Amino acid sequence: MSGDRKDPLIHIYYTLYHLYGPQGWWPLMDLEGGNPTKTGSTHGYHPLNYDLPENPKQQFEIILGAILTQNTAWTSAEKALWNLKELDANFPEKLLSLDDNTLKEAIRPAGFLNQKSRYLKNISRFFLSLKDGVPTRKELLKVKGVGNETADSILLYAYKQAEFVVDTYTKRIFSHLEIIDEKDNYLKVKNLFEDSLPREFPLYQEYHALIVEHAKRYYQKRPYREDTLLI
DNA sequence: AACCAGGACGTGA
DNA sequence: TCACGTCATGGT
Repeated sequence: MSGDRKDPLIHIYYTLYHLYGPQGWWPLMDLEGGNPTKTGSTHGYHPLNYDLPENPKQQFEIILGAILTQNTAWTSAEKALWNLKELDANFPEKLLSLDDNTLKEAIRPAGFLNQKSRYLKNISRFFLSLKDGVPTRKELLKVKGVGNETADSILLYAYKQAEFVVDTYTKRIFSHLEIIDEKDNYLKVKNLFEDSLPREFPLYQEYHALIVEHAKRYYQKRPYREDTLLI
């Protein structure tokens, strides 16, 4: 890898991958034999299988999870997902048929139930309108409840599009490493990664998941350790 | 007992 | 464009 010295983003990727291995995102409820070493959920991961999701139902589950986990621990979002599954509302027609109160109670563990219940119905209608097509980023952003990160998460993990996902962990780690500035906006950071990395969706999937794993281990509480990774 | 979680939206500079 | 308040619950 001649680019390692030159490009810290690629080098950090290999460092994280060597540390934690393939992550198997996005977790899916119905998969057997998850990886219990994960800091978050204890199941649903599928390391080295980049064929998932394989059907619209799994795609839709990822989309629901992307909304539910907004500013919320994945373990909480997952409880909401299981509740929806118990209601057989893990597909868009049924979810849209739920009355608002039922939906809100189901997703209560994930918090922000008033707005997220609306967001889930919005994205459900959008999903149904798609038929078999892949949505554009711009289309996704028009759905109320889908911002930059959620749009990229949906494209990257539900539709296998090479869109780099930037979250608070990404900003926290890479500003701490002084590779970006804390004040850099979403698109600036996203473009930095995309300009530095090959546009390959498995790489983007792993990189974002590795960032989350690393941040959960070392970037939760301040002060962050100075010797936690590096470079 | 503050603080944080795999953010987004509305508002007013 | 950008900073700020708001939204809710659960874990540490």
